[in-house]
Amino acid sequence: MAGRELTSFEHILLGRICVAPSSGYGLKQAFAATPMGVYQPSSGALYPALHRLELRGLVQATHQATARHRRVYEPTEAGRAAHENWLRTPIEPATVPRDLGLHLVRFAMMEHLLPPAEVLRFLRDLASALAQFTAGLERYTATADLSGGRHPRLALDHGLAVYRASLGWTEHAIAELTQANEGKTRSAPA
Amino acid sequence: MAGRELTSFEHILLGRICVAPSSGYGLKQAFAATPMGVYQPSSGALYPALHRLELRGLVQATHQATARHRRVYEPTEAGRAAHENWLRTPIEPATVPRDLGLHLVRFAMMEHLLPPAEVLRFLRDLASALAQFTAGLERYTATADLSGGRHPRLALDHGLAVYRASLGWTEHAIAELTQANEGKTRSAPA
DNA sequence: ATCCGCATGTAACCCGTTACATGATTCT
DNA sequence: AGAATCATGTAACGGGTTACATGCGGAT
Repeated sequence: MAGRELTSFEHILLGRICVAPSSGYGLKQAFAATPMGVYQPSSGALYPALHRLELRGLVQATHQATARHRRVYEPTEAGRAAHENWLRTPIEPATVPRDLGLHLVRFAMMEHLLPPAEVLRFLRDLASALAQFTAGLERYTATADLSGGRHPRLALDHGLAVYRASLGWTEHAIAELTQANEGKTRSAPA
Repeated sequence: MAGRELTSFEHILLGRICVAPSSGYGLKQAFAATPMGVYQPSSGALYPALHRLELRGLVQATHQATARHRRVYEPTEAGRAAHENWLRTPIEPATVPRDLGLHLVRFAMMEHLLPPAEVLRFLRDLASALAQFTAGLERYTATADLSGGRHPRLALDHGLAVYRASLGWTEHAIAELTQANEGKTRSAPA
């Protein structure tokens, strides 16, 4: 059953379906409604991806009697397991800049599926990876650059500014979730 | 001669070749040396892309007698024109988040090829687009969200933090380049 | 009756990744 | 001589984009 790895896109679709059973069209709407349609999947990407998920037995369609032309997908047990597994995938420091958006999506989907401790570990790993990366950029500016005009150095500054902001957010998120978690355990202890 | 639009990757390769004639291998090295190899193109992407550029008459190979197995590409007139044209491509506010990295690459390549006034206009357009986008995010947080747990709102906060940092950088870059430009015109007037 | 939005699907095309193949040059 | 690096290339595969096709359902 398990062929190659799932695409990021497939993982995201599976995640959405785990949050709430959806039709292909519903998923498309969800993407469009998301903070400004940064990515609007085409039908040619969406429907084949759903079929692939179905073929692997990760989701199943429940054609309901009403609404004839409508395939609503819900996750199977294997699907939920695969999704949680994906949420737990460790962060690769080397590819953090490339995968940052993906990690944020994962973070958004972790709520209610992963225990607070794991979410915090994820955020700490993310912070560590971002810190490593910014340190690398700083080292690079210190050593190689200098000559070669203003623009390259400015572009580098942009990277630094952005990843520092990301790192700052991570620390803020850790603080907020830690506090929320403490409040919860104190007010509703076992 | 002009088929479909060039790929971003092709545009970047063409740009590098316009900066300095390079072989495929040299371009690969350049990507690897760039602030941590965020993107390392594979041979299967690189060489075909160079051939496509050659087919369009945007670059030409100069096999030099020394170094037998080495194709060094240099831009043609049409190639330089296409590259400058790409640098001048207006920024689409709607796709700024997706294309931000690309815009930064363009900015880095503009030096010495576009007059300071145009570079400043580009940065102002970028600032405007980023401001629009952040405003959209703020509007979104104000209206729709609220319920639905902490994580989605935190993820939104991340976007805001990052794009605000980007916007801040843009303003800083405008200031620095404006000042540099004034200094230059004052010390070396026509 | 017709148009528009819902809803799913398919086919051509293109490009990038992975993996492999090949030969020349330099180092030990 | 053998190994590592330089340097270019190709084939299979997979997936996304564009564009098109189709049919149902409600609105005017």
